[in-house]
Amino acid sequence: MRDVNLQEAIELLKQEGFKQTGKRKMMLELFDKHDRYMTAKEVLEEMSLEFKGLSFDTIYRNLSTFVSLNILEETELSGEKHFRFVCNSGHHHHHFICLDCGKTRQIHTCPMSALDENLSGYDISGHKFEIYGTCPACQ
Amino acid sequence: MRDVNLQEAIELLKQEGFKQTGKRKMMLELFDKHDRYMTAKEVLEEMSLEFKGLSFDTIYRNLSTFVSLNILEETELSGEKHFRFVCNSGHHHHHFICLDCGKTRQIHTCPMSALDENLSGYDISGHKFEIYGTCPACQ
DNA sequence: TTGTTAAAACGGAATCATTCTAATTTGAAA
DNA sequence: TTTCAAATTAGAATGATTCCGTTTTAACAA
Repeated sequence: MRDVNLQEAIELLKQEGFKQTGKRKMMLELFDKHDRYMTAKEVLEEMSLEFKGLSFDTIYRNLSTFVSLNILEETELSGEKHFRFVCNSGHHHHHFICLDCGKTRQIHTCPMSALDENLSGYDISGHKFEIYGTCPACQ
Repeated sequence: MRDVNLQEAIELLKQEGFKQTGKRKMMLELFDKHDRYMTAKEVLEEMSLEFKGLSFDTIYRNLSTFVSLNILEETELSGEKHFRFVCNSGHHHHHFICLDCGKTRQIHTCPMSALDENLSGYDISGHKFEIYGTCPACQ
């Protein structure tokens, strides 16, 4: 399941005319392996083991490329951007996010579908529903 | 309605042993007057008209004091903290937030109450539900 | 009213995440 | 291989936020 994502992501890069570099490959493998929200710093630290002298700029540039290609999704937790592989479950959903380890659990209830409010006149561009706490493994 | 909040806030400060300063008073009046989410920078700019040489430290310290006293509530929009008077409607609710002007509209539907998921084993510490877009006045 | 004291405010430096810049390296197509 | 745009680099710049040592001031008591 997750392998599909990794392979698809690498394919997508090629399709869209982006170069395949060892760094990009390792970044994607990292996200695939960990399957949780990670910060740029965490990514840099783990990648630095293999690539000495890796620049923050490279990390951020690639993260943002991946987000624009819909390979990664992004959320902001306590002032820091966090990234994870987009879930490939095929339908819109939300997340419980463990504030300790960054792992998530899908929430299939979307509040927008059952919204009992009259918002005519309001131009809605997005919404965010996240549940925070500690996952069973971290307790 | 809003006056109640302002008065209550000033009372609360006194009750909790905080000093009443002209700056704190003006900050609270600002939030009361604008009734929308504002950044520290916006607050500083408007306060600087009256208090020359006002320090960012003062703004942030007071904002954080107000949040801890539950006078202000805080959310993060595009990497910046935003603050507004807590709504005194007396019940838990969420917000539509206008990304242009920061004004909000209450959303009374809370996704947590109708959550159709089994999260036993998960320790839930909070949740966030916000709808973003443009309010009628800003279109 | 005045003196005392701890809280508040000040200015400026420090920090932290993130982005930019200009120069260098490299993947991939011809 | 050669070529060239894309990717990467180091380090500077930015922007928000916090920290620090010093000075000012609100509140309370004498």
